[in-house]
Amino acid sequence: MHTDQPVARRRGRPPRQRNELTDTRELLLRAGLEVLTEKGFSATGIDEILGRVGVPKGSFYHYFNSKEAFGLALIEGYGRFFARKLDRHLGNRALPPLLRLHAFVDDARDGMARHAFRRGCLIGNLGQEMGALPESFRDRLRDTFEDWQARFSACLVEAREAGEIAADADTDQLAAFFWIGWEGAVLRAKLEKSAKPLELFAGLFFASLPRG
Amino acid sequence: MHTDQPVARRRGRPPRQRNELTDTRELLLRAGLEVLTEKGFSATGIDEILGRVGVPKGSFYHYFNSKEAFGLALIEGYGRFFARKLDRHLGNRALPPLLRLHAFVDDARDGMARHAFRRGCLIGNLGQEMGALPESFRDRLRDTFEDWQARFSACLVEAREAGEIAADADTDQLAAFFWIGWEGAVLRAKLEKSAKPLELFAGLFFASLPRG
DNA sequence: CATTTAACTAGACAATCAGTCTAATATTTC
DNA sequence: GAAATATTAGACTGATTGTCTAGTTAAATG
Repeated sequence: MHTDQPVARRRGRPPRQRNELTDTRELLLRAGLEVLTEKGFSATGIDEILGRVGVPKGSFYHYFNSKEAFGLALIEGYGRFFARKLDRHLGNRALPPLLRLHAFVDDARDGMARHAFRRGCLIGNLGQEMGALPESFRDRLRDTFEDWQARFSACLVEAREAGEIAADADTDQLAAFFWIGWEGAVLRAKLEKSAKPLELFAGLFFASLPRG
Repeated sequence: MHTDQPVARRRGRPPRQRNELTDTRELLLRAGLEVLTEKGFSATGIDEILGRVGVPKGSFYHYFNSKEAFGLALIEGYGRFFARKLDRHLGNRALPPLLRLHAFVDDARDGMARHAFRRGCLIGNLGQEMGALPESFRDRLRDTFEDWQARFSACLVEAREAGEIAADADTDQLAAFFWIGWEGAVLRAKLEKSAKPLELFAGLFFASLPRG
C-alpha cells in the first residue's frame, strides 16, 4: 500500500506560510502584549489593540475564539519569551553561575527601564488580576512561574557545585524566594517609576544567599 | 466679644452625625474594599458594589464625586486600617521586637486564609493596576507603602537595640526589602490559593536578617 | 406653617464593552 | 476558469460602564 504518494491532496487554498513580521496574528499578539503588560487584562478593550494595529474586528475573531483565548495565547508566548531570556543568560558558561543570575537581573531591569517602567510582567499582572479573570488562566500562570523557577534553580545548583553558595543550600526554595520577591519588585518599580526596588531586592537577595 | 454664644445658627437641616454601623457611605466603602481587594479597580463596576449593599445608583454620586474619589477614599481607609494592625503588633512590648514582626506576618497570613486567599492587598492590587488608573492614585499608594515601611523599620531599630540583629544593620533598607517582597508573596498566595508563598518568603526573610 | 438646607433616589445618558454575523475579497490548487 | 479556503470589513447587538440632572423626602429654624 502506497503511503508516500499524495493520495488525495486537498483542493482549495492551503494554509499560508506564517511570516513573523507581517502576520496579522503576530501583530495582534505583539500589540496585546504591550498593552496588557501596561494596563492588565480587564482594563484593556479589544478595540484598543485593534486600533493600534489597524486591523478590523472581524480579523480578531478569525484568529482567536475569544478574548480569553487571546489571553491564553499571550501567556504562552510571554512564558516562552522569558524562558529564552533566562536560558540565554543562565546557560552562558562563559560566566560563573552567580554572575549569570546577576546578568539576567540586569537585563530584566534594563528592559523595564527601556519602557520607562510603564510595563510590568505579564504573568505578575495577570496573577494579581486572577480574581476577575477566567479560571483557565490560573494553571497556566502557575505553570509559568514554576518553569521560570526551575530554570533559576538549575543555575543555583551549578553555583552550589562550583562552591559559590553553601553545599547544603536548598536551591528550589531559594529560587521560589527569588521569584516571589522579584514580582513584588517589578510591581513597585512600576509604581515608583524607578529601578531602585529592583536593585534593592536583587541586592539583598544575593547578599542573603548562604555562602559556603 | 462673645464667642461661645451661637451668634447666627444656620437654618435648615444640619449635617447628620455619621454612624459607623449604619452609615450608607461606610457600607459602600466596606463593600468596595471587599470587591476591590478581590478583583481590582478596573474590573469592578460601581453597580456590583451598589448591588451588594442594596443602595441605588443615584446615591453613590451623592457620597462620592466619582469612582476616582471613591478609590482614593478606599486607599486612605485601607492605609489606616493596616497601619493600626501594624501598630498593634509592632508596638506590643510584651514581646521582643523580632517576635512582634513574626506576629504581624502570621496575622496577615491568617487574614488571607480567612478569605480563602481570594482577597489580596488593596495597595498592591492598585499598584499593579497603575497603568490604567488615575494618576492621582500614584502618590497615595507610594505614601502608604512608605508609611508601612517606616513602622516596620522602627521595630527593626528596636530589634537592633536589643541585639537581635546586627549593630550595623540598615533597618530602612531591610524594611523596604520586606515590603517589596511581601507584596509579591501576597500576589502569589492569591494565585496559588495557598499560604505557602507567604510562609516561604517570611521564613527566608527572617533567616536573612544579619545577626549580631 | 413656611422656608431653608441637607439627605437621598430614580432613571436617563452617551460611551464603551465583548462578541456575532453576513458579505465581500484575496489567494491558492485543481 | 472553477473550487475551496483564508482573510478582511464593519455594522450590529445586548449588556454594562461612569456620570449627571431633576426630583423627592427629612429635619431643622423663624
